[in-house]
Amino acid sequence: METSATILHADLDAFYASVEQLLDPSLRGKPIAVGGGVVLAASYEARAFGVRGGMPGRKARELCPQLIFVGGHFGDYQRLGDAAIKVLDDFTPLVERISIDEAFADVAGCTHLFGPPAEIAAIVRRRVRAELGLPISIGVARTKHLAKIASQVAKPDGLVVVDPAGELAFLHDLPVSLMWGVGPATKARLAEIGVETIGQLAKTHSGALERLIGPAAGQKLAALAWNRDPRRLETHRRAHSAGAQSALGRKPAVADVFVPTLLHLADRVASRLRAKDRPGRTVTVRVRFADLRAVSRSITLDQVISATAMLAETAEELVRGVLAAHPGEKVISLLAISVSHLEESAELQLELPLGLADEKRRPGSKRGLARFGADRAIDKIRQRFGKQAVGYGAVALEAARSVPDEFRELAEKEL
DNA sequence: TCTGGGGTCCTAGGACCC
DNA sequence: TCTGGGGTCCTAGGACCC
Repeated sequence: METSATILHADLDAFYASVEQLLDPSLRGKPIAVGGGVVLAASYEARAFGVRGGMPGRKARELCPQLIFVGGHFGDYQRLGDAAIKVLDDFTPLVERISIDEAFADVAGCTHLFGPPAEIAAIVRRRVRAELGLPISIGVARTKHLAKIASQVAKPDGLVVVDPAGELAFLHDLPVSLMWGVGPATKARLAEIGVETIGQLAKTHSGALERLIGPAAGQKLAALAWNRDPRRLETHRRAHSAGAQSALGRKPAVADVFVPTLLHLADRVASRLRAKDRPGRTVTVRVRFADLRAVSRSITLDQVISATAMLAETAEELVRGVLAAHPGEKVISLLAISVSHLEESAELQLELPLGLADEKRRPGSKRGLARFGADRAIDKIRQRFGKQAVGYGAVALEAARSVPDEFRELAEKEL
């Protein structure tokens, strides 16, 4: 077990909002929200009014009438997020990126070059501010969990170092909601038995805890409350599933609506799977009704798929099954497709067997291979001329109305 | 009068096998 | 006729994270 605090958790503050304030100085010091229908990020000035990410735009405006809605510089989000992570890369190769604006780094192996972890963290913060113009908070501790909590405590624009001798003293006064894995539901359950701080959680009988929130979560939280976090940094994480979804507002639950939408979603998912040679076996769809209740259906196939038409048809059958099981639901508000059980990255030869696999599912038909060829042709055109060069007709128009693809891509994980 | 979009992990029951 | 147990896979749903 390490005895010194060498793990950094670096987290850019109010990232999208900070980028917008960087690009347009007239926005600095003002309450701004990135997004429109939904708040994707709020500046600290806006948060002072109670505006939060994920909040409907209308509610945000009610809370803060002078709120300024901005956004859309997706390329800059990606560029600046990458640049911030690169600063960490200058110190150590042990960097685990969590999202566009957040990463862990273990500096145990480079303190002889750059000084103690706290000093490295201070340099990183100075460089990100000087070179990129962005505020970033950093937590330094002996474990990932504690480093992450420390960075949350450090916000905005701060640095918190947790000395190994003072870990539990630091941890136990904090609210349980700061812990990894405690969301609204768990927080409410813990409150039922009077547990509001991490210290109270640590002293809760393990049996009672496991009965309350389940064995896995109970054991995990108990361990974290005593700062026993066995997780190592994972520098090369790959996704285990790939999906796409689209909110529809309120649309009638008819084929004219769900068929073209599913084709568009299947196209997004399948082209990613093909690009990384990671076809998958399990297809899951989600249908959300007017009252926001969601139902899912999945099927695990004998063969992997990555062909757009095949995925679209499979999803269509699943959605028809959902609607048949809920004949009272006449309105849908969201459709989603996800593919899991992904194959490990395959060799080049996969190209032909993949087409043959399609053919195998539909004996006596040439559609499998023909469609496989069409997918490849579309992939190549997009590679050369951009994603918008070729699409699925009317569906492309419909897609333009929802969240821009550039924003979706910011959230995609490496397949 | 629009509640987004990308993921991970856990649970519980049933099917099936040994 | 009833009595037993363990493991794996699949499916549906829920909670959580960024």
